[in-house]
Amino acid sequence: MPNHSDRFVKCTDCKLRKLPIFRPFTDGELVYVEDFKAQHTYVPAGRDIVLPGATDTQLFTLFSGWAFRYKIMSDGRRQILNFLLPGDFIGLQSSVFEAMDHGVETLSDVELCVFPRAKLFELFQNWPALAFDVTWLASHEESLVDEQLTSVGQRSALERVSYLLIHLFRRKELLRETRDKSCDFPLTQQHLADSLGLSLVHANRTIRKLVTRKLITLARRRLTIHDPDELARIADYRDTTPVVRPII
Amino acid sequence: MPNHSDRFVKCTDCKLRKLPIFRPFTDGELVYVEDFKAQHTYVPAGRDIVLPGATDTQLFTLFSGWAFRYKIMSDGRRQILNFLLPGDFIGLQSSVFEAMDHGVETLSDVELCVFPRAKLFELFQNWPALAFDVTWLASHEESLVDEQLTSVGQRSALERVSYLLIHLFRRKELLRETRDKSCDFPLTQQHLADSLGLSLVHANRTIRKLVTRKLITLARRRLTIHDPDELARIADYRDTTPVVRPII
DNA sequence: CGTGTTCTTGATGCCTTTCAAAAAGGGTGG
DNA sequence: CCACCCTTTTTGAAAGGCATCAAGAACACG
Repeated sequence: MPNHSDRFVKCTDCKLRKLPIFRPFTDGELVYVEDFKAQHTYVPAGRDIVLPGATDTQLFTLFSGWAFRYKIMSDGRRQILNFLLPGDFIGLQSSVFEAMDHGVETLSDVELCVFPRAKLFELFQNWPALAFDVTWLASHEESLVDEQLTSVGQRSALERVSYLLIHLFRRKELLRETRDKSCDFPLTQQHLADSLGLSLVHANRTIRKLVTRKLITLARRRLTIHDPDELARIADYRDTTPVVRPII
Repeated sequence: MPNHSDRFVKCTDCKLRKLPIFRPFTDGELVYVEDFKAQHTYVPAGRDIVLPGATDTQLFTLFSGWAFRYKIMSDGRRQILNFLLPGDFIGLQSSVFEAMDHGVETLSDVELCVFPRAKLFELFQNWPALAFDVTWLASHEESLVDEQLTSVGQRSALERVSYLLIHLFRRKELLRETRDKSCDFPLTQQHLADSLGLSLVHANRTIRKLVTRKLITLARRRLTIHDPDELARIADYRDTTPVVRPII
């Protein structure tokens, strides 16, 4: 749960927004979003930000760190729906359903911008451009799930793992959170397995295969991609021209 | 492609909106949406409404019939992302990406309400409640894909087929498009297979198993569910209280 | 009634899961 | 700094679910 003792980061000072992937906001928009933002909190790794079935949850923008959305079946099987990185918006579905039908858990220590859900409609009334951004984010997140569904439905284990790794790495690149060919990578193999619809054992064997082929290194919470082209080829991953995106 | 010769259906006369699952619109909203609506067109079964990679596509509300969203991999593998039924909104992702990263194809003859994409932002400016509805629809569609991803990632073939059939049937019920325990069902087994991430042969064997157990009948474009409870039990399908939803 | 599509079924093989257990890594307290 | 414990990774062996190949049957349509 949010820790209220952290210091507030003003949107006007936000370093994330300075990245070229995020669309520049007007001064008016910045001031409004800053007012919309109720808190800036810290949550340690391995905590639920949103519990499945929770009602009346708040809205968040992930400011730093990793998290993931997931669903749990009644017998305990878990499907990780997608991974969240800085700039991603969290909790929209709580505005659609009374109870969240999925959970959100942190993978690393994270910082969150917290917004009161009750004021979301006010944003729609006063700032149509921001409202459009919210829709954009919802639609974009859906397209990520579309991709993941295609992966799990159509790709082999080797293709799936390759796809996920290159995909996450490219996202980290856009955030300038890679060094050389490597980046921080807090997922365990269980997370990979639950995301890819594979057993833990087979996920491990598949990763091992990529390591043996010298395409990647994966150890001590760090992913290195030695041959991104070959990985992309295996995965049928198409590099798309990065789209300038909004951030709330 | 749209056939312009059909007669326009006014939103104020729309019979879909009379269903209790759709939220009632104010007179002002109705008039505005009717103005937003450029055409009412008919498209026969088996046609692409939106081609993958298309730019500058229009927006649609499916007024009658069945359609589906899909992705194609470079070697031809197809993943069906979700099925579209009356009231579903089509084409939002074209507002997010310059080129559509998925296609939309009709399964039956359909009627479409056509909206010019260029006027979407105007809607956001003038009608925040409708803008919120658009976001709602995007978010809701994502939750459907979430469910499908969970199915493909975690459920066995028997569970997946059961889940999809009961899910589609429940949606048809809300639209009052079922009679007794059966409804129109234009999907071929290839569609089911491509949606579920199964081979055609295995999809067939699995369906056969459900038929043999007398849980369903599936023939001549018609699905009958004889034992919805048992089907839901197999699928770990939880009946949710239907949410009142918007329709643009 | 002919032809193309869709559905069925059999046979075979392998990709992936499951079961089991050891090895390696990380964190904590003495 | 090391012993200890829990988590995570790795590997082996065996079983099984699902894919692939192939071909006949049923169905839909003009």
